[in-house]
Amino acid sequence: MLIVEGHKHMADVGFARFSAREVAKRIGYSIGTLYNVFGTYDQLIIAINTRTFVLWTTYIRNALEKGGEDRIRALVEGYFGFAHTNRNAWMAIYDHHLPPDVTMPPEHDVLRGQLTDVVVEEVRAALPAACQAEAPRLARSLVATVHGHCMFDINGSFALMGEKDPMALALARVRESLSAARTSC
Amino acid sequence: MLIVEGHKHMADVGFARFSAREVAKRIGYSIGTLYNVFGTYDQLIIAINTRTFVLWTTYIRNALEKGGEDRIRALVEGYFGFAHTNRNAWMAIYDHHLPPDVTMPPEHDVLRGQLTDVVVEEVRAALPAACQAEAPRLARSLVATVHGHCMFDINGSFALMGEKDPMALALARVRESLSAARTSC
DNA sequence: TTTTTAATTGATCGTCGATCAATTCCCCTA
DNA sequence: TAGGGGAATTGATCGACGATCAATTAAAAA
Repeated sequence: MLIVEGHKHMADVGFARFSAREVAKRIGYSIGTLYNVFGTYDQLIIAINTRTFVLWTTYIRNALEKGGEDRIRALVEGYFGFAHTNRNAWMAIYDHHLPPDVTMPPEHDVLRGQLTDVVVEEVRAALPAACQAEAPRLARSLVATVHGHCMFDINGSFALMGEKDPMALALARVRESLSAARTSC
Repeated sequence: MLIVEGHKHMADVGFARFSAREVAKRIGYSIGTLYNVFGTYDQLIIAINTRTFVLWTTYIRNALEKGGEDRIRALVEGYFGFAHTNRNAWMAIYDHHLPPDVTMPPEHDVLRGQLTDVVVEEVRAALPAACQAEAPRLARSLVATVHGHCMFDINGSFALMGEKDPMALALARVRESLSAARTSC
């Protein structure tokens, strides 16, 4: 499969050194065939990154299943764990930017959105019935919070600042916000 | 100045379309001279991104100065404000990754670290005397929190999820964490 | 002026994304 | 079985990129 091999190549060399030609060579096709299938370089990257999202969602669902009763911790550990285990592929999600005139195919948005859906559900479960309505917005905010910590962890910013346990920081922030949400509604 | 013109080119076209050749052409030098000065493409990007950090720090210091008494709000607004006003240059900071065998020159680290120093100082001022020691670590965490929100704002993730005021979310998270820190020490 | 050093140039290389006329493959019909 | 036609595949070709370096020009020292 083109996407599977493309994903492997991304995992091997990272976004900056990724090339469509090399993917074609690895799978034994010509560069022309690859462009007939995907149309543009951007569409190939989109397909690879959507695959990363799907694998990530599976990874996190698995972490939730086997993570014991502290599901918020499992969620954060799943976020960080996947990023660490799949540095290059994970980074490529955020390294790639669509040109302003190109839009993401809706089916990719749907697949990628499932990761957020998982988080919304867990945040909902962590909140009392009275503030369920706030769950989606709070969940988005907590994903952003964890993402910021994970990004600084992966790109070395935290190491540069002498921070040794970025995930603990992220988890602490998430717990604070959840507990603040519980008392304020 | 090579760096100033390079910075403008980055602001104009963004990281993906940036080219050293175009910078040389814009400044009226040959591509060879540019490579004699910077050695590699990576070093040129580093210089441009460090300039972005310096401009960013100045921008935030200015926001603090003219932001009234709510200095935490001024800090967050400064973070988001610069990113919005300088999308391409700001994004380039996080789009660029050094190859594993290349290290950042220390003088660049120092200049870039000043942004964090400003935040640490403000967090310290927002905490009671008893927990000043926690200020640096909490400040790093809050920068990561705001960064996550700002990144999702800039790259469209928040818009895709229907979020209309990412900065308000970030500010709410920061206030929660500061108030939690105040009561726990 | 002459000599030495420094700065600047741009042709050249290999690789990239992208294109498309030419070719190959495969299935259907007579 | 022969052959016709649509679909899939190819790779040479293009312009642009990062990078190199022998040749050239400019500046400083003698």
